[in-house]
Amino acid sequence: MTSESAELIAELLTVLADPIRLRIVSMLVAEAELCSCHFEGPLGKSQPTISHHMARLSESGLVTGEKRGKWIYWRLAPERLELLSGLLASWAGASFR
Amino acid sequence: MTSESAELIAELLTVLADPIRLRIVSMLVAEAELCSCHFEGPLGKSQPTISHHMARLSESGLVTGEKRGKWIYWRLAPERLELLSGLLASWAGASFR
DNA sequence: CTTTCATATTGACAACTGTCGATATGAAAG
DNA sequence: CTTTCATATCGACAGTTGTCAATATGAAAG
Repeated sequence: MTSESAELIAELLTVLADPIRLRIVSMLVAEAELCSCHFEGPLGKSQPTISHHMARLSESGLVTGEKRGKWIYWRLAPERLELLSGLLASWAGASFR
Repeated sequence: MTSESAELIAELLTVLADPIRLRIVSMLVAEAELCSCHFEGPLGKSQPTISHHMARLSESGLVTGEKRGKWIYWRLAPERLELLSGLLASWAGASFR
């Protein structure tokens, strides 16, 4: 694994490696479409904190947001998750060969 | 996803979310057994730094070390990688349903 | 235009992290 | 016992991160 691809994967894993962001992603797996205001209460975090987490998830390509009316509706973007799960699966599988 | 399991997964992802540790794991995927001294040169990091990374990987259960003679031989422990890749795969797959 | 309200930005702070030089540990080898 | 050498620990430092209160932005609604 090259230094460059390690930096890329590490960046992606870093974004995912936060309890609040994990729970946001898992809520989007279950609900498919949610606006920012749906996260504040259940996760017990302030509005700026949720905004910060959504920005990080969005910049890394893990979620996409669409503004409709006053709200931003968030959806999961599965490509990066597939990239990660594929890499980890191949690593886990390699140790059986 | 509960707060507790989010903390657990986040901890595991945090350990993996470092370029040097990712490259260590990928070297162990390819070589199956390596001692600490094999990492310092190729990764360009000092001995204390490698020792620190190996401790973190070992504490999280991603690798196991066995001392033979003067050296510690490191191996991949695939269970945690399987846990992560399974979770991410199910999340990525859920958005197709 | 003014008000309302969802979201973004700023500023600040405590906590954590990766790194290395210096040093300690501990076991094999002489 | 002494030396050698792989690994661990310590101490310190710079950089990053999650968090929130305060404030700004900007668009919809009245």
